[in-house]
Amino acid sequence: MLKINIDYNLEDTVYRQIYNQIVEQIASSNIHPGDKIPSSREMAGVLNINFHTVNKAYQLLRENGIIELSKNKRYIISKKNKTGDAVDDFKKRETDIINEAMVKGLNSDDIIKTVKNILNLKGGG
Amino acid sequence: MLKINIDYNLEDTVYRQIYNQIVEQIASSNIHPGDKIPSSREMAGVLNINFHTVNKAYQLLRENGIIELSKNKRYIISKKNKTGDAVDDFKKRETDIINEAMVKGLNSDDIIKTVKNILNLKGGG
DNA sequence: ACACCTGTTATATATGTTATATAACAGTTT
DNA sequence: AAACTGTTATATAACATATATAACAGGTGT
Repeated sequence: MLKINIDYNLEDTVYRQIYNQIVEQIASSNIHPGDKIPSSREMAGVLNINFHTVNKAYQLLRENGIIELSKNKRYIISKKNKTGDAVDDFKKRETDIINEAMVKGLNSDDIIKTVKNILNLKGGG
Repeated sequence: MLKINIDYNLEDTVYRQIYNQIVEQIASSNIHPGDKIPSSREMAGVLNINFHTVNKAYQLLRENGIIELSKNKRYIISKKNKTGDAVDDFKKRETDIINEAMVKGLNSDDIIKTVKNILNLKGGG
């Protein structure tokens, strides 16, 4: 079941943590396209936060095509479909963090290895 | 010379754009370790923004060890030295954006290719 | 010595974001 | 009908962003 951990010590906002962790669980095949996610009120109750905060995470997931409304007013995980926007967005964000990593002393090998390591943990998990 | 473009249409804050673009120019060997960067007031004047906004970008660069104060009170680009924090930080941010890319339909090949592409543009530039 | 530059600190203000707290509404499920 | 869903609307408090001044210590160049 979809388990979210909120850490108020992190710099990330609460709705961003919810967003990233739902994405993570889809990426890890913990939840799958078509699956329902908890209602914003239910999730908020479990996490002991306001349902608007959960709502904001859900709205952002919806804007990015990661979840969608089913006919019975429940959010479900969308099917994957690689859009140009998704590719462009990835490239842009990737460029920024690779730049920073290299400026901090990591080399191409470090970066490739780290990326492959992250991918292997998913593929081989 | 260090050229920064501020785009108020982007979601990124102004000081984050300054931060990322300075990092980008170091990564691209447009500026090098030891080089001075413009004073916050000078940069602010050119960009027509408040010098505190530039200052915030500089403070963040300094906290991350990317620039440092020279003896004559000028910020200069730091030498690269790969710290454990830098590696951990890269891995954490990388994981989040790879997760999202895969959920949006990119596969391992797409990701590796994009990363190699970004690295080649720098190495082969 | 002087004016001028540097980064830093302090205050104040305006605007936007984040998170909470209620309330209400239309539609679905049971 | 009762209980649930997402959505919209208001209000509030705390924080982040960006601007506007002002002042200070220290380095630079004349």
